Amino acid sequence: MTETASRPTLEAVAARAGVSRATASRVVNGGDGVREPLVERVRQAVEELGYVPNQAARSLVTRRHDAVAVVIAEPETRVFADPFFALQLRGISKELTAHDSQLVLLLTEGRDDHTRVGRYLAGGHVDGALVFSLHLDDPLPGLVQRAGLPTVFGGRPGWSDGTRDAVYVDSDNRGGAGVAVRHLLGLGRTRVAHITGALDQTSAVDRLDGFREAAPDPDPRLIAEGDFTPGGGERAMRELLERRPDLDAVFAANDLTAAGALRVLRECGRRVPEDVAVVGFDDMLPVAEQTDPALTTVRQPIEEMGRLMARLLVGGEASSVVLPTTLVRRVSA
Amino acid sequence: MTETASRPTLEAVAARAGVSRATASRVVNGGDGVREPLVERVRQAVEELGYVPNQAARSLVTRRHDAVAVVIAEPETRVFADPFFALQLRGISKELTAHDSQLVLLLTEGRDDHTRVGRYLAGGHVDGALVFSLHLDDPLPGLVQRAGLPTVFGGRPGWSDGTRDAVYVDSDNRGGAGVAVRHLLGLGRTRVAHITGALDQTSAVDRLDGFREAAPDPDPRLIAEGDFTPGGGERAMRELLERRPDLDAVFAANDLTAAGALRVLRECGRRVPEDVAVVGFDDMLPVAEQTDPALTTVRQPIEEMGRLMARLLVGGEASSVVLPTTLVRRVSA
DNA sequence: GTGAAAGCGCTAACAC
DNA sequence: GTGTTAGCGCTTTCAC
Repeated sequence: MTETASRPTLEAVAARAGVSRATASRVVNGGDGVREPLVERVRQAVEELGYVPNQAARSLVTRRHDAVAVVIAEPETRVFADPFFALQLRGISKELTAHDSQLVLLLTEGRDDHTRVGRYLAGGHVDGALVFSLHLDDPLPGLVQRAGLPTVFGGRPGWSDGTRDAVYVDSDNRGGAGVAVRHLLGLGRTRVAHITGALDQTSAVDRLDGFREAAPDPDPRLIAEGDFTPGGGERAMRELLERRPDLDAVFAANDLTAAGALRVLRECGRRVPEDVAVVGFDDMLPVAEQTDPALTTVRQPIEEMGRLMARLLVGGEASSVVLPTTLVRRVSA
Repeated sequence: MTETASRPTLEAVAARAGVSRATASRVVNGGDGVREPLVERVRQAVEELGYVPNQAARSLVTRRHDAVAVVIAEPETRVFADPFFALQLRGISKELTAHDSQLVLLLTEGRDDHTRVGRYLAGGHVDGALVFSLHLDDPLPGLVQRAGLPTVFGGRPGWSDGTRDAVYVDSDNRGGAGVAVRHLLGLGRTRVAHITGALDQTSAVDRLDGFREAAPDPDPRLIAEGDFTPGGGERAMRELLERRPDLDAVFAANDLTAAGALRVLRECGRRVPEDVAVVGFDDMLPVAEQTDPALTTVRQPIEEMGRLMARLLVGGEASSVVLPTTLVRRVSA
């Protein structure tokens, strides 16, 4: 990378305005307690020189960075394919912007990335971290803890290193799954199947637990493992149809999974919801409304969760939050 | 945000190892020219104290940051809905990782964000910037130029501020469009329509130019404006069918647009490719292979473009690159 | 090879 | 109110 042209310092601004560095600094930082004419002269000097404060120097003394890291423990492909992240990020982004804080997105793809990300977090670039989509045994919680960074997790972290008194924002996955199953029961279905999410994530495990608790038929053949993607939903649906061709309802761990399941059901000539009723989880509009038929799903307030995470972080809150879910009825069940 | 626990300094490491700060610094930075026993002692002290260098202090003197900003001038929603960004980011990410540089993603949603992002870029957090998805009149090029940051653009920037001798990586949009149209002509089609991308982006304009140059029928009613999204593709396709019901081929500005167009064609009972042949642009596998029928499209090497951008930036190259495109035949044309 | 010392650009006491 | 001064934690000459 070619050398960055050396930029004017506060010293230069002060000289040009005929004041001390301290006064120049005061003006740059709001100008309280500086007399108007001086403020004006400094402002002008800043303008003329195109001065921008050097953040490294500033952070060195203030220990603040006005930046928050969002760490997503997924390969880019999944992050960008799943509107879930988009929505959550949008919530975070809005809240941080309101606090004049910069969002810095860090993606970790492989093991090597962890040390790099760890270095970045510990290196004093950000004031805190929002960590998402943890998998079991993820080294990330340990990393941020060692970095000594205030952290809020998106979703209840598993009991890996350093998450004992972690602050997190989650939705009521277990309860939501129960609502979904009971809705299907209320429709008169008795052979309710479940396609799980990636079972190395607590959200998937919690939904599975909620399903088991409410399901009428404990036959393990009614449970197939998915991975929160449409492809995983397709595979799992095929498995289920093979193992229990008599199933009359499916609760999918998320909307993307449900979309995949719907495709397979149609392909196999099963009518939805007449033959098989389907319920998803998330209520991601771009997905749930576009499926054919439109998806009945358990809504979790995704954007709100993101916003809340950011608020807890910048507010220095110390307690986790679990948000309620609601059933959104459309056509599929 | 709660106060970050104060972390050990190089001073502490030096004291514990019984050496000077200078020697400790040398070891931390590779250890050249320090005798083995000392290296070992310092390494151990680092380990025991859990020392991590303070990047702000380091940058202050070295003026390096080992971080590169990726700026995307789109609202999060689009960024995350479009696999195009995902692929490009993956290429960038791989290349930067190889150079031990951290990727910092900055999203700009509204006008206000521009000043915040500008401050971040000018504030000395990163060694360079990769800027994407520029719109005409975008203030971003001006911002990065004023920030004095080495920059590589993704896609040819429009002639707004400060892009005169910009370095960019683009694919041969114009040529690719020509190939698409000539392929359709080769299939015997004579009434070829075009759904454009967002015309405030050069990629869309260039593809439109390529289309015009090669199209057999210059009727303006055969051109409808889209916006690179499936929804835009649907709207444009409806328009086209209404204006020129006799059309027998469509060249869509990207695969997402083509997907929307295909949906409308099916809905209107036109068979693809028998009645209407369709060609897309991008060759994004998750889209092109999933459409029904599978999409014939102009392939651009998206991930490779990302990788190349990163390489040009860290390598300090001064010249732009335009990559060739190729036609990928599937079923739709 | 190793240490002492200067200084990166800035803020925050503390004097005046 | 404004200026003077002392660092923030680090790298990097420059002596030794």
